[in-house]
Amino acid sequence: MSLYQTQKLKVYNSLTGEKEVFEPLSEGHVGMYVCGPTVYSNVHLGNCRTFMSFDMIFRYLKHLGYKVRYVRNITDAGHLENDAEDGEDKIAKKARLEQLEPMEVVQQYTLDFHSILQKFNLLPPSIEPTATGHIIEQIEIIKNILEKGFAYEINGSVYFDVEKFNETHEYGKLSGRKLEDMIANTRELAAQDEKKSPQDFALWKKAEAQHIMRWPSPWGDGFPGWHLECTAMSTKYLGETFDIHGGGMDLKFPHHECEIAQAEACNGHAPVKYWLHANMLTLNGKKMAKSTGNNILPNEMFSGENNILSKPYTPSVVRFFMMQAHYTSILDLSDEALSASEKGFQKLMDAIDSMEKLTTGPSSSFNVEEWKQKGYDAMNDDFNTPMLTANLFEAVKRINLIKEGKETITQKDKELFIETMHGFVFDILGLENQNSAMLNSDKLSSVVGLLIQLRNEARANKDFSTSDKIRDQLAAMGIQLNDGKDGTTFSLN
RNA sequence: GGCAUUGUGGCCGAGUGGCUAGGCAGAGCUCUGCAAAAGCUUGUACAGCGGUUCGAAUCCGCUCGAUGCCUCCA
Repeated sequence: MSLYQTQKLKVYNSLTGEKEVFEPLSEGHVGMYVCGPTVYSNVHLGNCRTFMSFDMIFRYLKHLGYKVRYVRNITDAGHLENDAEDGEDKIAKKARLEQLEPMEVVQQYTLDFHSILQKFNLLPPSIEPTATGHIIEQIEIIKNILEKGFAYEINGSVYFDVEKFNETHEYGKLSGRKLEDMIANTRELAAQDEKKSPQDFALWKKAEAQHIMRWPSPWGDGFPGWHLECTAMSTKYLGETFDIHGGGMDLKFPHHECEIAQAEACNGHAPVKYWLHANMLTLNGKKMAKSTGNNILPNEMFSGENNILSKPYTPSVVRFFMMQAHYTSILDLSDEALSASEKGFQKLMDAIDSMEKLTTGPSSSFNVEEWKQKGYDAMNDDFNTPMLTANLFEAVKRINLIKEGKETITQKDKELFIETMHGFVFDILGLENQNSAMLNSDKLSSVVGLLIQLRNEARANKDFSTSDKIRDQLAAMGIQLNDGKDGTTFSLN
């Protein structure tokens, strides 16, 4: 029996604006598509938060026993600077500016993307398709939409006819917009455009002579529009209808709205059952923007080479910090908030490290099963990781009380306690214990053990200058001695 | 200007009609040779103004602020 049969998950569906019981289309299987990055620059911290949120969701679904097919694309073509006639492809622009082949740009930033996500301990998706690898599929979809009459060709480009679509479908239902309002708002702009209406969006763009990224199509040489790739790849790997579509809040409109329109125009029915949107990350209360300098790259955080934070933070601390907020809330990153998380994270890891050594007794003074279910309840409530975290600190308190002899635990409960704690912290939240490798090193622990022994001998002889020297110099090296009831242990800072 | 989200104690951040979220920081105590660590105790917070209600941080309205989208952005 799988966990998902007993743990009832609810998710907040952006499409309906409500928390709904999660029921996959096919029992035991979940198809999830998440919009990946456009690889034209280094991945920034805000991007990482989104992917980390969906990594946590992926991990939890797997933990529940679902067989998950997680598709996250790489946009390596088609993402235009704007939708106007002279709109330039982001990759192509970067390639032109840096005098590189477009695929060199793609390769460079794809590698950067993977390397950063790996540091944050994100699991790789099941499939990571690229837009350029699915040009044929995209062309097929355009043909299909043209046949159905929801698109028109002009000068070698093909545009989606939003007004036509809206006659029989509802354009704007995801973002809560009404087409009439949008038209009313843009009427005065009167763009000089080959599009029939400013709301229309490109399915295929004609490549001008100087354009370096180009593919042949029934409408001449060109390249696909941005929204199309996600429809093509999600349909190919997950089917015409799948369970979860995720992405950043900022993609809700127009990108996801257009995806819905394309898929409905093509297949006549909605593509996605649950739309999940991760919220933005701000920096010192303000939007992250390269233009204002209010921006930080992950590697700059890890190395400490930046003007924003007082010191370096490890990927796991940053991940813990992000997991302390709900994925649908705006999260503000600041030095003060991060260093608070760092201390909390350390406390959590120290407690976990000490669990194996807990002494057991004939009875448990608290209900481990109950505590465990509280953790699941939190996760089942739309992946409420902050509540799960609060519950983890409840465990930390119990662990420390057991160490002090003020609480007791049976051997059986201890095993359950450790297993559950590891499941929540490492499997679901995806945190990594940077101490454990060091702590588990026999050499280090025996060396420190020797020093602890020498210190205790000095203390017994009231030679406090020696004992304090050992303690303080170890502390200076980042090894902290903890005098407890049953002797001295150590932890790493 | 339009649409959406949002405004919680010193900081971060859950909750969402009545019952302590949690972390960090601060104060007191216990333990300790002194510390540290750990434990215990401690915070009368919910932007403002009205309304609904026996009761609202939680629902409704208005005002103010923030964020996202409306051209590209996770």
